[in-house]
Amino acid sequence: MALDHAILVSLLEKPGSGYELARRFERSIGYFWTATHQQIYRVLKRMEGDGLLAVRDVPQQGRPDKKEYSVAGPGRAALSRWLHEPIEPESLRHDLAVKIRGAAFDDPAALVREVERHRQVHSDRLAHYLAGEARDFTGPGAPDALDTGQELQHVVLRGGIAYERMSLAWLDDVLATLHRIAATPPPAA
Amino acid sequence: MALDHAILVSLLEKPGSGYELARRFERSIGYFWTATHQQIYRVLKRMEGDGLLAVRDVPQQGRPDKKEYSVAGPGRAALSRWLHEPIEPESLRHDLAVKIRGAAFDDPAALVREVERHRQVHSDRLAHYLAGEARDFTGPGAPDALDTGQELQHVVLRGGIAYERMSLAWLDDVLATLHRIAATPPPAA
DNA sequence: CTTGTCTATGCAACGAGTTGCATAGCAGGA
DNA sequence: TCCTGCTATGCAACTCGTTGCATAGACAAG
Repeated sequence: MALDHAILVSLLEKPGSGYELARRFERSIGYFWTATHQQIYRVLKRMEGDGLLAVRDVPQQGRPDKKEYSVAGPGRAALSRWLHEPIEPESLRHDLAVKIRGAAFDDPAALVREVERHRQVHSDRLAHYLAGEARDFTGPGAPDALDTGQELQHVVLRGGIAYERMSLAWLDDVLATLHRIAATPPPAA
Repeated sequence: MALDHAILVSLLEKPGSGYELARRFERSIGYFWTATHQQIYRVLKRMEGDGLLAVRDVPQQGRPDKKEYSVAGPGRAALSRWLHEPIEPESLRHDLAVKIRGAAFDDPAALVREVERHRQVHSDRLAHYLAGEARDFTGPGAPDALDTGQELQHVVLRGGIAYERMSLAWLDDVLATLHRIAATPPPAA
């Protein structure tokens, strides 16, 4: 149920509607947690029913009204409780690694394009992260002194940057390996 | 449904029972895909029903009989089909990152122990990977020339090693950031 | 004036993954 | 002897997450 907690954190950083949350999950939060709008609406409704969130109807001009959610006292308490209990280190689900090992039973060369495509995605993400870092933390317009929240957001962002850099280097390694395999004539067994 | 494909790859590398697969998912395969034995048994049954797998009853002495699964022709074809379709780059689910951002609304210092615990887990995993690499690929007893399957297994393992190294470096960064925050007196606002 | 896009919310059905429990033979130690 | 632990398989219930679909107002382009 970590989606609950991700929503609590996001709403503490800034209250917002389900729609707005869904967009945040495509952006900053989405870099370490994903969720679709259906999931978000369902969870918001449940958490509101449980008294963890407060709602406020916000009429808007030029667009549909929205429900702005914010964290209520019990929500903050629930988050605090979660922060103090240990969690399991993440377990990966890496489809591409399965494919690479599977390629031994098919044509490894056919994987090159796929790996290159993934490389491009990681390269784009890295550029996006670096732009965000320059804008909010290290660039000319960024604040001189960061508060605790900003420090923590920055270190999480640095994690994303490190992850993308590591991914790029590894995918290059994978490509080199695939090329080496293609260049090596199969042993005349 | 990538669990299906992970199972196909694992059974192509070596046929085995559900129990054995479950143990592999705690070991090598488990480094990039996790599954419990219930999930595995259920999927094995379904795939056998679909004709993707063949079963063979193997009586054993001193322990219960087992069902040894192996990949049938249609299973191999299904894997090949999957290998040729593009997949989405993974989306992360990183609980710890949520916690770190959430700590801004609680006590950041309380997170130090948790982060240290995670650091230990990654450190252990790294040692385990490096031991496996030395045993199978780079150590004295390892084969001089690797075949395609071994090359691909090695590059996936190198990915795991790179991931753990990156994680350790980032967790050190997180710890340094937490200490810096604790040392900085809050601004007298 | 119709079509498409953006904001904004939601239902229903399905599939994937987790948790708890059950069974059963064999081995080894208290 | 009883209890624990390992191999080996499985059911049932539940939660989490995904996919497809629906609604509805405002605005811009054709």
